[in-house]
Amino acid sequence: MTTKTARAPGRPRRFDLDQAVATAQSLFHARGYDAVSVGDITKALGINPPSFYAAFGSKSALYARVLERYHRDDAIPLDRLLRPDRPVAQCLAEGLEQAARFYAANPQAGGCLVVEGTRCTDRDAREAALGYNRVAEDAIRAYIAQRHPDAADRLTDFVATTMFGLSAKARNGHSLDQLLATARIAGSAIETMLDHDRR
Amino acid sequence: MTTKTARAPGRPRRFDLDQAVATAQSLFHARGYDAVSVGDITKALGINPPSFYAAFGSKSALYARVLERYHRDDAIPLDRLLRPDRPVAQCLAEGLEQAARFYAANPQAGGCLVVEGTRCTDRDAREAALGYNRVAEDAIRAYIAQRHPDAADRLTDFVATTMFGLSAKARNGHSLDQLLATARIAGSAIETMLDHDRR
DNA sequence: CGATATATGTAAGCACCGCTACATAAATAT
DNA sequence: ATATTTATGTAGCGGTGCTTACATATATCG
Repeated sequence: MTTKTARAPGRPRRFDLDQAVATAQSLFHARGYDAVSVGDITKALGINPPSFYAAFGSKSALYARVLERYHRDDAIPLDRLLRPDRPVAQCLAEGLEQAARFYAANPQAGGCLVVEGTRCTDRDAREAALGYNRVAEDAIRAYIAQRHPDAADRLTDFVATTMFGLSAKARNGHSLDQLLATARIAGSAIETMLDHDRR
Repeated sequence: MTTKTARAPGRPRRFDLDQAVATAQSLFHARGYDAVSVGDITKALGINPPSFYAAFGSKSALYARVLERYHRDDAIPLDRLLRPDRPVAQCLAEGLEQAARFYAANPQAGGCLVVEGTRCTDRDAREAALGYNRVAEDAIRAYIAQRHPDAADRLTDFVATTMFGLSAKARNGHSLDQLLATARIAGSAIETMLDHDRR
């Protein structure tokens, strides 16, 4: 009757996969991809290298799973922030403030996992992070373009650049108050810019 | 008559010190501190490791000399940009535009050497870069405080955060036009902010 | 039971990292 | 010439990086 076997054959894994990804996520978020070695991860999980490679394949493959999990569970919910029923400038400004809160939320984490990932040394990991970053920026651009098509490109660049700056400064020790103040100044620039053709 | 000997005793060095620092600077600027190995540098200079260590002591010590050279010859001349005879907002905005031009000037270099250096893995190198960054931010803060003391802190944070974002985006492929447009939006925010108490 | 499948632990491979010991070459000083 | 000083070239050290070969343990399937 049970088409899906209760348990697959073979020796059972001694650690939880999802929890391992979560642990790796916190490590990568705190120190960055380059600074976390496979040895750091296996030590944190209490496993040996073969178990790691049997489960994930490679360091960058695990990182891809971490990015996926981060995007799914922990990233800023752009789709909820960028609301069609509110002024574009207001939503973008609020998005920047949310980013500030977010980057400062976990003191031992450094900025945005995706943003920071785009600057690592490993090519595969970097391009994986760049992919998620591109998706986010495309969403912002499409949102702006619906009502301010002429401003979409340069406003998206401004927002993205500000987020990169916020993430970097969060990592370099800026406090929540400092990040929030910066986000608000940037937000005021957006409002000013879109004030000319308010809609 | 010649108190200074024409040449010091000992076997002459087969490479030029300053030129070696310049070569290392371009490597570090293009790839970042972590991604450039001592082997990369010795290969680029056509020398062997012992010559490198006899001349510079260590990788991070060479990096300190590179930062010094960058600060002296190639960095943005803050002291000339932040003029007492012009509006503060205008000078800061122009400074951001100069940063944009600067970061996109060398296509194969990535952003600001100092800014990017503050994010590297090596502790000595990172703190050396942080030192130069702090000097620059202190100069900006002091300049603003002369005429807008209440805005100095948060405006400095905003400018610095924007510069970090510009540097990161330059490294991730933004064009000069994109960086300039972003810098101008940020500049407009500064003007708006200081417009309330123009002096 | 035996066959099969999966995960594990031990141990190591291989490349590269920053760095250095050591003998030698090439200049000046006396 | 000899002593002294400095730089060089060869070769390698100890460490760490990511990754894997191999035998073994532990589960389900027939």
